[in-house]
Amino acid sequence: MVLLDLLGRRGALRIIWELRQEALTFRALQDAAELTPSTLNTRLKELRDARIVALGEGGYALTGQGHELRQSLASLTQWAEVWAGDLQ
Amino acid sequence: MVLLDLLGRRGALRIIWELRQEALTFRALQDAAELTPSTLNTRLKELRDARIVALGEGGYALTGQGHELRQSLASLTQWAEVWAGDLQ
DNA sequence: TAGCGTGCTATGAAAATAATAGCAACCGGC
DNA sequence: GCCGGTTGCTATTATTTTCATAGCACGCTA
Repeated sequence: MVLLDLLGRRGALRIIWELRQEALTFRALQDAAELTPSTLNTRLKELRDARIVALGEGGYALTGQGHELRQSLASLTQWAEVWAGDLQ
Repeated sequence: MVLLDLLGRRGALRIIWELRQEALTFRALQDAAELTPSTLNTRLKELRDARIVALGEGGYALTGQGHELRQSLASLTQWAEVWAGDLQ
């Protein structure tokens, strides 16, 4: 599972999550995902190589594939809400 | 997204993935997830606190919630196969 | 009692990440 | 022209995480 290794790096899932609605600039994404610029940059390189994220006009955004991935995560985040509640 | 932070640590997603079918002993899980014992142990502590994984008779296994989470990941891994093919 | 498998800890080295400052390029206004 | 602001991003040092490896304590079973 190559994807699980890619997403199992600090911030990767979070970045995709933060880009779910709109494109964000490097700095905005850094604030949103709570990452240091160097970490964010290496993570972005990996996600760009994987064709999940791309740098466009308004900043960084999910690609077509990225949005598909994000939708695959929808049921997970939905589950997460129930889970977080149950955990107290 | 607390869950995304939890799953965004090295090996967390992989552990859940490896436990999808059957319970695994500490050592078997270590081999499967390609983790060092200390890392595996800290990750297991986190996942046990989160009630996603539990230590039972046959070794470590997903809890009820853990299986729900794993099912939420199903569409993701399904997507991952297409994605891995497209990436060449 | 001697071996084997279990979960797990300890130690030192290597790698990843954090925290922070700052560079170079671009832009709009003046 | 040039000043201030924003952009993506790099550099540097300290801290944290992870790796690699050895080994301990316990419960079996023969």
